[in-house]
Amino acid sequence: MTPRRSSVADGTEDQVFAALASPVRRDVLRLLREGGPQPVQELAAHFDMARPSFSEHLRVLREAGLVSERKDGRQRFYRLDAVPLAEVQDWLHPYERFWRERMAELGKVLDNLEDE
Amino acid sequence: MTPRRSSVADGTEDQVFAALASPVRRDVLRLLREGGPQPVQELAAHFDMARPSFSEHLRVLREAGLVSERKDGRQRFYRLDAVPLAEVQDWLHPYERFWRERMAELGKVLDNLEDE
DNA sequence: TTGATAGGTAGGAAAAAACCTACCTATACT
DNA sequence: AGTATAGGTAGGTTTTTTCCTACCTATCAA
Repeated sequence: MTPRRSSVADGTEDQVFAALASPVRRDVLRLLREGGPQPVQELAAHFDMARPSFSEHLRVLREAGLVSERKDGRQRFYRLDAVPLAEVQDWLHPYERFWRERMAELGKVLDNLEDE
Repeated sequence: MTPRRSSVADGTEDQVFAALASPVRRDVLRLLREGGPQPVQELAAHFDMARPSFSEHLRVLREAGLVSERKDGRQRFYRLDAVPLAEVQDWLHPYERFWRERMAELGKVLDNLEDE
């Protein structure tokens, strides 16, 4: 069975793309991907920024459906929710033949240069 | 031969993601993909916006390396430059296994529900 | 119960993005 | 030459985003 896209709490396409526009937020996603679920303090330690500002970034990611939180004692563990990124890949797909064509051309030009 | 990424006039990763954050700009890319190279007026006709505002969107796309222009008489034809989108796909790639795992789980749950 | 820690919300300043009108330049048409 | 068209830049306003300090709530530990 193929699971359906845009299930329960996913953000809109707009929210997902907007969330990815910030390098801080892309970094948070990477940290979660590389380090697994982590409490806020551990994530925040990587950024030179006041805590409430960081909370705001987490909110944007949450509302885009890209992360979710689980309370554990007084900590909140955030984890990656990658499903909305599949939507980005879907968006990307119809462009793929264009960049492939282009890169093939470039490759040919460069190969010819190397022959000389 | 495999062509190298990040060739000559591509924008930075930041510029590409920021360019994609606007629905207007994503729409422009779609129009260029579907309709091929087009003069500004033909593109602009799809948006309810003053011309200079639209020019600004084109500038952002240009500086991200996502479109390029060619002068022809007094018109400027814009065309899609999809290569920076390959960079987005590269960025996306390490997340793929996460969304696949997750969608597989979801699929299983849904299949079980249907059995009842 | 008192104090410390985790992490959020409230409210506001500063910076950036998105939009506008007015204007400029280049090409084309008569 | 004179006028129209395509599309850009200049400069300014409005809106959104990003960041801050101050404060609140919940949990843990003494």
